[in-house]
Amino acid sequence: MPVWERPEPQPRAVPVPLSREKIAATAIRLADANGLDGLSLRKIAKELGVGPMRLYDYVINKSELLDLMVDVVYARIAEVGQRSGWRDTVLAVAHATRDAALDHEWFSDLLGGRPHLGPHALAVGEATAAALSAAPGVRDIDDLQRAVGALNAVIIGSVRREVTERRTARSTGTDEAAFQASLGPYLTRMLKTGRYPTVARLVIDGAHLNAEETFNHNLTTILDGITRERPA
Amino acid sequence: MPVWERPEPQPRAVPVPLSREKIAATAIRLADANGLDGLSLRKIAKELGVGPMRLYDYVINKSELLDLMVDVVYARIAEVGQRSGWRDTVLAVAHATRDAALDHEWFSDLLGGRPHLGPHALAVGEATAAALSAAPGVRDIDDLQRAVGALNAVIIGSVRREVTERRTARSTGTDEAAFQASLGPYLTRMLKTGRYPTVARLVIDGAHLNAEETFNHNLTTILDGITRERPA
DNA sequence: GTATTGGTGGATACATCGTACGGTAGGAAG
DNA sequence: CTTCCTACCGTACGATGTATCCACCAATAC
Repeated sequence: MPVWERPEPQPRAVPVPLSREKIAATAIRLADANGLDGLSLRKIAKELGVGPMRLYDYVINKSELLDLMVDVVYARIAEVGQRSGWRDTVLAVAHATRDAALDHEWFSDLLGGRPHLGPHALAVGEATAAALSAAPGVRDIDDLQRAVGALNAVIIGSVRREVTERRTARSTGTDEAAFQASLGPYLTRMLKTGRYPTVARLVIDGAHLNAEETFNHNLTTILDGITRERPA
Repeated sequence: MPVWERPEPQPRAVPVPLSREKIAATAIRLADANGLDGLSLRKIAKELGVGPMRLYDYVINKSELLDLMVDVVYARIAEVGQRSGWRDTVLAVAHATRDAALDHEWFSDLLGGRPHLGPHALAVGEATAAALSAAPGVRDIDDLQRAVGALNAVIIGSVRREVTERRTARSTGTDEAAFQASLGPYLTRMLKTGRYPTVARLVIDGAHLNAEETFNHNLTTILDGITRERPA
């Protein structure tokens, strides 16, 4: 039953040599261009020069197609392989995840929203878990489980946050003037009520921190937390 | 233009005394029952005994309605108010967010997926930012911005993760037998390939950690990281 | 060689969604 | 009383995911 190992059906004659890989690839391309909302089975089929129902010979559901797409991205993430130290490996996987999410923003919409159990997702999970199990402060399985959970939470949260910020920045226009024109009036008025002084300081005086540095900061913060010994 | 302060339109005669609050309330009730996918403007309208188009007198978009719903939830989160110490305040807000997401699972689908700029969302942001600005190790605005970002990332990631786990647990059935029947075969076979030894140990030997404790663990981990001094 | 049958691929059809649009009724003004 | 304008409301449209049905083709039986 599970998604990633259903047998590849063989087209009788070869009118269009379709495959799950090909379908997933064009779906990813369309999702990159138009977002998840702009993705539809009919558009994918049209892009492939096929009727919409042909896709159901290769894919049970739209959600199964999404699982397929997600695992293709994980395949790219898994390519980073193993580094010398546990920390370098964890950092490499985390950055690969972030890079993938920035290249495929729809990926961040799916991050944490469904269990990632595809073979490549499992490979990524294996790589990070194996690396973390070698970290100091991770003594038994419970420690490892907590460490994996904490790390994944930070990755998911940070990436989602960054992608959302990028989207609003793009929609409002990246320059300051356009921002002030769209969200500015409401937000400015809201902040001038004096009810949100700290938020106001953050918005007005806060420098625009570099996104990658912020991601690194979050990563090192939990990794340091994981590393530090805790009382049993 | 922004969502949360459009004037409340006044129905000419009072055929059905509709209001944005009432619409948001029934939308939340339906989303709690059927999830975000099961939520449609037509169902909301039918629930209110009104034609679908009436809702557009009070709401521009479906996405604006979602913003409204989100801010209603934030109103409940904001109720926790201020505690004695900065850490207690942060923990209270975080737990209130988690509780709200567990009560309204659709909320976690929207967490981090769009900017939360409603008045109550801003109030929550103000509360946490003000508390964090009093934390040791947070010296200037950049520190505060980093701290807020890291904390929010952990909250978003942890909550999303927990809700997703709860959903799959519910869909596969909560007991071990049903789990083995649905995901078990595939996952067991996958893990027996030997390609994912660490993940296998986690799944097989790993105890089911208490969800709230895990959340607390993640929180204390970043809070400790934020608190600890870093080299300038 | 012909008829039949089984299976497969594609097109049509359906329920549902968000939302645009045009008619209509009812109150205000002359 | 008539006329106009505004504000409400139902209908309609395009798009979606997916079930169903139909026609065609290949292989087999006679």
